[in-house]
Parts: sequence; C-alpha cells; structure tokens
Amino acid sequence: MVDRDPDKTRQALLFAAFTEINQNGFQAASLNNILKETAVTKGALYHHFPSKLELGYAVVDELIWGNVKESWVTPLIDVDNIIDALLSMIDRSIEYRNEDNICFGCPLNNLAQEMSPIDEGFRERINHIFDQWRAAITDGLIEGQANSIVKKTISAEASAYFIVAAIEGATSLAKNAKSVDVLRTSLQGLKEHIQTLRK
Amino acid sequence: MVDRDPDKTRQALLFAAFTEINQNGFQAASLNNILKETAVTKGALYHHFPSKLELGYAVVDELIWGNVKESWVTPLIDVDNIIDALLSMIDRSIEYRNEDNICFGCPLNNLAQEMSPIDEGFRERINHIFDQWRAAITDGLIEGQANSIVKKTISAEASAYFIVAAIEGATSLAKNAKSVDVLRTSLQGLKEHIQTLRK
DNA sequence: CTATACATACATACTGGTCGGTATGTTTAT
DNA sequence: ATAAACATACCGACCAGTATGTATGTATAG
Repeated sequence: MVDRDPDKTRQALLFAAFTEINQNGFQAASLNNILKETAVTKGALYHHFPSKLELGYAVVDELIWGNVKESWVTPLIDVDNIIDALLSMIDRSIEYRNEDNICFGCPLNNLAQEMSPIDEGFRERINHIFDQWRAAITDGLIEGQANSIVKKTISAEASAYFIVAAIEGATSLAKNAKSVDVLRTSLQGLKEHIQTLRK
Repeated sequence: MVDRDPDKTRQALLFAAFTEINQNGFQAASLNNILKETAVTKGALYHHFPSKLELGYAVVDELIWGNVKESWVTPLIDVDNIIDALLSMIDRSIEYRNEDNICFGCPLNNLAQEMSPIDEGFRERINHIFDQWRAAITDGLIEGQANSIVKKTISAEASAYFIVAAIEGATSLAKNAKSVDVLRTSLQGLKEHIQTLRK
C-alpha cells in the first residue's frame, strides 16, 4: 500500500481480515498474515483500527452483514410469493457452493460459534444480524398470510426460527462433511417443510 | 497430582481439556490453564499425551463421543416407536439446558466449526461421530418403516440428515442468543416435522 | 504548516514443547 | 529374601517462536 488511498487501504484490510478469520477463526487469525496478504504495515493497520477486536467488529458490521443482507434478506423484501422466494433463495445457496468453498461454511455462524461465548461485543453484533435475517422471514410470512399465500394456522415467528436454524445446521454439517451433497440432502427436508406452509 | 494414579491423572486432564476447549475453542485452549485447573504439571501432561493435538483428539474420541452416544445414539437403539423416541430425545435435550449452559452450545458442533477446515484429523474424527449419530436415526426410521410406524414414502437417510442439521442449527442459534426459549421455539418446528413422518 | 497516512523497530507477554532430573514401583537374578 | 536393574510417573526450569500492541519516525496531501 503506497498509493495513500485510506479508503482502499481500509477495505483491503477488512477483506483480508474477513478471509483470514473465515479460514482460521478470529482468535487464531494472525494480524501478521493479514498484513502480509495486503502488503500493509502494522502502523497503517493500527492507524485504521485501534485493536484486533475492533477490526473483527468492523468485519462483522460491514462485510459479513453485507453478505447476509445480499444473500438472505434482500431476496425476501417485497416479493409476490414468500414461499417461492424462500425456496429459490435456498436453491441459490446450494448452487453457490462447490467442493472448494463448502468447507468454509457460513461466516456468520463460524464467528458466532467461536466468539459468542467469549466476547459480548461479537455476540451482540452477530445476534443483531441473525435478528434482521429472521425478521425478514417473519415479515414475509406474515405478509404472505395476509395475502392468502401462507397458512394462517402457523406461527410466522416460530417458522422463521426453524428455517434459519435448519439452514445454519445444514451448512455446518456440509462444511464438516466437505460435501455439497450433504448440503443438498439436508436442505431437501427444509424445502419440503416450507412447502407445507403454503396455503 | 501427587497420588500417582495415572488413570485418574489422565481423566482429569481430559476433562479439564474438554472444558477449556468447549469454552475457548481448541486453538485458544491454553495448556497452562488446563494444568492450573488440574494441578498437573507440564511434564506429566506430556507424559500422557505426546502433543496438544493428540490431547484434543483424545477429548473427541473419548469424552465427546461418550456424550453424544449417551444423549443421541443409545436412546434410539431398540425402541418400540422411533418417532416417540426422537421426540422425547429432543425434549430431554431442551430440558437439559438452562441459562447457564445454553451459551456453550454443542461441543461436537463447536469443534467441528472451528477445526474441520484446519485439521483433517479433527475433521475425520468429528465426521465419524456425526455419521454414527445419523446412522442411528436412519436405522431407527428404516426399522420403523418395516414395523409400519413410519411412512414408507419418506427417505430415511435424507430425514436423518435433516434432523441432525436442525438440531445442530437450533443449538447454535440458541447459543448465540443465550436463550433456552430460542432453542425451544426452533426445535418446535422440527418436532412438528417429525410428527409428519408418522404413518 | 499541519493533520493524515503510513513505516519501522521494538516491547512484552504468552504459546506449545523440550529436557535433565527425581521419586516410586515392579521385575528379576542370585 | 534382597539387591540390582529397569520402567513408569511426574517435576519444573527453560527454549524458540509468535502474538498483539506501542513508540517514534517520515512522507505526503491540502
């Protein structure tokens, strides 16, 4: 980094930190590795972020939240049929995976598992993202009930919890098994469940 | 440890390592903390285990597998009605949780998330446990189909994948939310799904 | 000129792991 | 029976390496 473009430097650090964290976890993520990857010096890093912890927080607030929003929240906003939207969202998440990236799992869940018992700052930030995600599903289901697309007998909130849980669980299993097939098979049950919510 | 009881020393190390790992993850687990906790010296530890890695493997193979077997495998062996067995197994896992232990999540899933992309030894061991667990569910469902307790139209294997995924996902969400209610709500959908497998 | 952006060298704490040595127990030879 | 030989269990100081973080300096843009 010689170009003296602070915004670019910051973004480069964030992205490298995201990758390093996603591969090794936050605690084992090495600042030196991040610096090596970006060719940024330690002084520059500590100019942009006061500590490793704050760098991690920024990764969650900016990069991870951006990813979740794009993949799991925006696709559910203002859709005609929430059931179809959920199903195609799940299909896209399967199509996105291949044998090379399946092993990294869900960045949000990875960090959640590692850091939520240790650091309250991480936990709150991650929990907020889960809340937004789940709220998007809940709202969609409620609207679907109003539009006679979704059964009125089900609890939208409970269904949203279950859907998020099943997606995260399936991603976890597939990560551990290093298998897209495991992801597909695990999510098949979820898709069938979602079909039963249809009016 | 002055009592010169090698088996007791080994078990104490394993248990302390399990706790330390469950709270901090494997990489951040400190051998010195484990030694402090058990009052075992470093020499003694390295007498029993050749490396930190092998200590971690032993925790998985012995302690974690023991827990999973007791809570999730044995309860499904030789049962009259697999559907009822699954439902009460899930209920027990909810009852076991309280506001103090909910934040630790599932030890198996914790380790899986952290270590499976980094270390193949961990991944294989953890995957083996998941396999045993899933196999117990699959076998139960197949037997249930033979005994006309479970619908013959469903795929026992796919259902087993989905059930494990949903349980792990729900435990993860609850861990992050620090809430038994989140666990209960998330698993409610799973219980309803399991009911639909009944013939 | 001054604040911002970055560079370099260093401080400090902690990590897993090693190594020489000791204490206790068990086997074996006479 | 008993001394010698050996094995197991454990001790704790110490090592090299690495971690994050800091102190101080320089270059540059406005």
